[in-house]
Amino acid sequence: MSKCEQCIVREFSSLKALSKNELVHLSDCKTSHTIKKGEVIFEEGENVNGIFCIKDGVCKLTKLSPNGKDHIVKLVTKGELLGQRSMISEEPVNLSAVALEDMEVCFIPKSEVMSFFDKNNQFSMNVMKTICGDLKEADDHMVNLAQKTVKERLAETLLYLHDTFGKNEDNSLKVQLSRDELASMIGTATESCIRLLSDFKKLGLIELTGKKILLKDISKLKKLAE
Amino acid sequence: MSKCEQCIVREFSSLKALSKNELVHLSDCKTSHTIKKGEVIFEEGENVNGIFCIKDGVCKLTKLSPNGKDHIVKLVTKGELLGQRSMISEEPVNLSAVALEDMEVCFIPKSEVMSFFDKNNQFSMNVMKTICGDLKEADDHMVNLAQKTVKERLAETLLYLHDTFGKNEDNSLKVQLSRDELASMIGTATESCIRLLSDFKKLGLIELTGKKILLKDISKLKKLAE
DNA sequence: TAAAAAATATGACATTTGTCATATAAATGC
DNA sequence: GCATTTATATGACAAATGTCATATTTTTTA
Repeated sequence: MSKCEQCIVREFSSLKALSKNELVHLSDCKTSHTIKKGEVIFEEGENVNGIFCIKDGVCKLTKLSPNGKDHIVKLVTKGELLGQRSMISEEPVNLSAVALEDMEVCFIPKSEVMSFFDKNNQFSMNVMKTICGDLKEADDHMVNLAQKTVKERLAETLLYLHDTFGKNEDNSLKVQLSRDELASMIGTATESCIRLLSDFKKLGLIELTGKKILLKDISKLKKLAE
Repeated sequence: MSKCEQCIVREFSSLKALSKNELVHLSDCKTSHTIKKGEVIFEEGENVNGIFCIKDGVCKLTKLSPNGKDHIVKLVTKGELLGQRSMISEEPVNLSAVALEDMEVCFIPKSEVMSFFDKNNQFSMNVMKTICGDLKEADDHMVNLAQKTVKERLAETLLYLHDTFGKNEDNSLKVQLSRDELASMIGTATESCIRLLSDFKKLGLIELTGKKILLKDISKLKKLAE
């Protein structure tokens, strides 16, 4: 079993507040998991009795809308924690988590997290700040969905993917979303998303090679996103 | 100066966890304010060094979108606290708060809140749960904005206003929003909002008397909202 | 590797929504 | 109480977006 003391990703999450002792203890409680691309980590409505720490890979958090379509609420990656909100609320998770690529995650049982919570003030403060950050992000996102056009949202989302997850050696976006997923992130029909991508391509803003998307004119995309 | 020990609204917020002693102390630190309809409590980007406790009245939390329009992110009412997120994040507030009716609010300085935070575990847990609840609500809202039509959102919003804030003796919605505000809540143009209200009226779902809105057929509205 | 399935792409068209113009009603200031 | 401003309402039209059909490409599976 791998040791949390030696795990680098903990430095990027609330767990960075844990002491050496706490980390040693954590190593014994946590379980490690490999998750293949497309596999479900947890599903909306499930009781997840703890949190996941993402060691490697990216996943999408989705919510089923009443009309039956999935909406991607957020992407979560290496170093982040999953399931904090529902653990604190003592409710089932309100979102599903699905791997977008092969992942390595560790599961930390609730009892363990709660004991850190009680004893380590810095840890609980970190968790709170993360959730507050998520809330602010959600507010921003909400306003964008309400006030921006689909074209603006697509441009913005492409830039977000570029800035947050970086690019491959060939300069294409590192996180590969299907057109369908991209559409469910910006809140539009798949066909509209495909059409706008074609438009962007014709305008020389991006390049499309199969599933790969390459941003060619970032400053023009920024103008488009307003 | 009014006494927090005798204030009933504290029972409805995280402050319910405070002890008698803490409440006595709070009474000395807090300041009471009367805010007239339309007045600004705080503005996006401002540094608010503490939180507001709403003793009476309702306000809107808005965010300016890049295109210059205000979007109403949330309505907040009697018993709720304002400004918790930004206090914890140690950031300026990301939303503006404007009174929708005459209000009574108390301001509690940050130092005071933080000392409760450190010493009273139940209080900090309450705050966390509130923020987690807000986050879940924001996720739901996001999916609605992304996936539902304007008509569905209007129906849903009318029902929300009805269920959350109740109605007057004449059965009209208690919270009176202008068409403009209603539109900026559901994320559409004012004209579209007005037009749909007219449609709803013609369908016998609602009644319009000046600014007043009266829900006549709640079950049909529910079907419309999906 | 061939066949089947799924994803991407595009056209044609309907529907929804936004914009601008203008009319009417209500609220506000003097 | 009247004039002025602001809010509500509606028509006409344009633009954005969704839906359905279908072709093409890519991926998966047997």
